[in-house]
Amino acid sequence: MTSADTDMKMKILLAAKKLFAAQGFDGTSVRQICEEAGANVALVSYYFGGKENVFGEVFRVFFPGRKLHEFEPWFRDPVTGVAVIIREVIRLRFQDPELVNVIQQEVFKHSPRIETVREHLFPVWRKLRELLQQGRNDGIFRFRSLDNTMLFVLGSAIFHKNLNFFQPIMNGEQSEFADVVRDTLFFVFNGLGAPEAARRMEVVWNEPDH
Amino acid sequence: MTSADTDMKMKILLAAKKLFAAQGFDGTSVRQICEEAGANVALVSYYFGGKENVFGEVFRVFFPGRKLHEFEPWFRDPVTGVAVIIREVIRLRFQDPELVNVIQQEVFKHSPRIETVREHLFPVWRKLRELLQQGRNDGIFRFRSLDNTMLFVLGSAIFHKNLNFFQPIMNGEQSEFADVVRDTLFFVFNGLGAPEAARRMEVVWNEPDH
DNA sequence: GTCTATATGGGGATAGAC
DNA sequence: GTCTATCCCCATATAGAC
Repeated sequence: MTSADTDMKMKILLAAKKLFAAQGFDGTSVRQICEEAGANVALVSYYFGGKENVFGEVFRVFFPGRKLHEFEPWFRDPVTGVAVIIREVIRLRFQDPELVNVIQQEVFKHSPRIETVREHLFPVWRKLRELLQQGRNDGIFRFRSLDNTMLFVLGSAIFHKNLNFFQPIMNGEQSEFADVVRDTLFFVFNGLGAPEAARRMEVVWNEPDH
Repeated sequence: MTSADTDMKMKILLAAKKLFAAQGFDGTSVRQICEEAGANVALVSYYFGGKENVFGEVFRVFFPGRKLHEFEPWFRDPVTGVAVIIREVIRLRFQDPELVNVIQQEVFKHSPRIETVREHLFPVWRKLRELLQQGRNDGIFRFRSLDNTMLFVLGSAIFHKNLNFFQPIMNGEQSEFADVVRDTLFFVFNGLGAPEAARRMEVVWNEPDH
């Protein structure tokens, strides 16, 4: 793998991610991607073997998935575990809002790409589900439906205000990463009927990183 | 407007809504829509003057927008107001999950359709924003960022488990409309730091309709 | 590894017959 | 109001020159 090879491949992937985020997979043409990347049209086939494979490769390269097991120690406690997952989701939102946009669009469609997205997201959602259930068993969280509650937590964590759509209705108040994490944890833990956990978070997350 | 006219127009709109929901606007061809509707390809141009206009018409016909002012009396109280908006969003999710899917997909894109979607949704979001702010001023809700909090509420209300995507990770436990409303109000009002309101909801929404 | 040229198909839209 | 036939464009993908 030469440097030029990697460079051009990467440029195409970055261009694809950007355009998929803005226009969707079907709304983006290979020609557009290559123009954005400064590459020749034929290179998509040469490097990836087609547009569909570019999509998969975008996830393989940019989705920070392997990290999940690294957080295993934090998952012993439901409150800490849920907090870590939420924080990491928000981190991704800040680090790569485009990728989050791509995910969001595919989640609502019945497309062949859905499996690629599932492979990357399900380990995280499954863990979140586990933690919620465990927290309920432990008497820390209070809710009726596990399914619904998972969606609430998910929905609270994943909507981001970088969204072009909401611009005209927003204040424009700029939120730092740490602020958003704190706001989200406050909302979610209170939502889960665990106000003590919500209060605890205000202190815990004043550390620099995890 | 003859009966045949209306019939075929409606069939096309229903087919378009269904397919836009499943495959997105760009992923759906006029030919597909017409096949699904049992109509001839030329009829899309004849009735609507093009695919883009079909999209706009889907919203004009199916989005239950005019009702907003009917709820004005309930908007005097922030808690009741927020509850009503959430309930109506969930009602739409149950009555027309396809339309909600179409909305979701467009929200994340930069498309010319975005304006159509905004026109229909913004009055509701603006009202929600107002109510949250008022509730905070009244000392009922507790949160730092209005922008973020609006997204939390929105995110909690709008994700639905009919989503094909989440099927494999869900229990399959069937939730009734009233159950989902109750669960959501519980989560959201607790999230807003108003546990008394959350408790109040458990009683209030045992009425049949509003 | 990169380019041009081209093959092949499907897209949206419409003219004009019925 | 509905259909067939067709136009023209743009999509993806690749063969083959460099």
